[in-house]
Amino acid sequence: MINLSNFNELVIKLQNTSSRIEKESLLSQYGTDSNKALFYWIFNPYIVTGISKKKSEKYRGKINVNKFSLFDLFEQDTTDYTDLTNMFNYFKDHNTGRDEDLIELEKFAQYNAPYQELIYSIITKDLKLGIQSTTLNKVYGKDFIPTFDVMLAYKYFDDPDKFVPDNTEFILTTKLDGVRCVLINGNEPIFYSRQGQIFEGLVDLENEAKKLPKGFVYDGELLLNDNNLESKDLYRETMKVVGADKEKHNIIFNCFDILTIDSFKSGVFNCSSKLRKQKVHDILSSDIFNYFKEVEVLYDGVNKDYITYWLDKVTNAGGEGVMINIANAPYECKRTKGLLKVKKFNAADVRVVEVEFIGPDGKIYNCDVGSGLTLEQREDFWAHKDKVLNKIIEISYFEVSMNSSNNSYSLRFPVFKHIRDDKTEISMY
DNA sequence: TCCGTTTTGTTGGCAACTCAA
DNA sequence: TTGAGTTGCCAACATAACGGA
Repeated sequence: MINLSNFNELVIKLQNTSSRIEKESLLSQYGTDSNKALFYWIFNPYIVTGISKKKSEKYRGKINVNKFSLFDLFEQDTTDYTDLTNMFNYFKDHNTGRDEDLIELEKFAQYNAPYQELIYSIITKDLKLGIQSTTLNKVYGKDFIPTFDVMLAYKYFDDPDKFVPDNTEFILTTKLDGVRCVLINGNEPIFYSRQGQIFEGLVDLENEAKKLPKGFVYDGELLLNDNNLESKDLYRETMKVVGADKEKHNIIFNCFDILTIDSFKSGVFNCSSKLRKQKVHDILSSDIFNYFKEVEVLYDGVNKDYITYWLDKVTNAGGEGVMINIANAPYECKRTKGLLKVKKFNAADVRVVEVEFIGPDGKIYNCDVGSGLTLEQREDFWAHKDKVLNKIIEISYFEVSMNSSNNSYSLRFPVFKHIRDDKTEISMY
């Protein structure tokens, strides 16, 4: 039986300290089966409820659950709403956010007074404790909350000399703007997203994976096989096909890394990226593959001039940028200095109305900008809106995007840089 | 004190889903 | 039947702060 009172006590203590060490100590101290069951439910990314902030407010406190229990008699509803195990079981099978599910949630909340607030944050999974699965797994064991970790890159331009010191051998490849995909080729090939969601229906790739050596994890990028589309359209079309719940055809798996299944599960593969790239080449240079392609090496050496050279060349050809693999670095299932991304960002001077900018068709569009602000700026701008309203600000953005449902333009990854007191007109670079 | 790690915040686009017109 | 609204997941851009080195 779940003990909400004890869990609530722990929640309050966790929220009242910012010390990581103290949080870990509290987790050990309160590590009952009941508390662990609640943590498992809240932090397991594979458990979804279909209920988030907006929907959770729809019936909250607006119905009398006692009235419902009368109706429920006709259906012989003997659910014990004070037992949260029943709530977990209910939402396992009813996770699409229908009105009747919201009413069911309200029953669990009301029957568990005074912990309505807690019940709602458990279901919407937005309990802010200053801990996440990393901390929980540190305390309760590394497999407590299932996670799926792939190698991620740092940004080269954040500190070029630190990331790539002189005389360091590195390998350059193009950075593809598609959908990250990890193939675990055990007895059956299974394709995973970056978050560990399974991609179903990649039929061509599933068939061809049978020709690949088993026992390996193949890391790559899915991209639609279409030479006519420019980069950002190719990205959008790929997202459409990969995201749809049906058979997917004409998708290429662009492979850039390989490691053993065991090492992927343990989190590190102690084999240099140079050898791994060689292994990918050995397997995929054969012409028996139509849907698996090797991401080709552009440069391998120590001359850093080639980084900007290839960045310009790839970008001018419509590509997203380049990736740097430090040649002797292992594969690590986390963000690592052994892998760096190099890409260009654009700049625009925009007016704060909201934020308006000039689209490719010469018309003016709006987009929101919420990243790049410090806490101080957030408070300052909120308190003194005249400091930003109708002013021109410089933002950086990756590319102009287009929403196919209403043919309007927006900006991908808009980030606030600073206010431009010297300008009164908007412009794009 | 520096910096690596962890946590929490923000953006746009699309598909799937629910509900009301 | 259609369109509006919500959620989850894809792509990522960030800041704040703890605590070990």
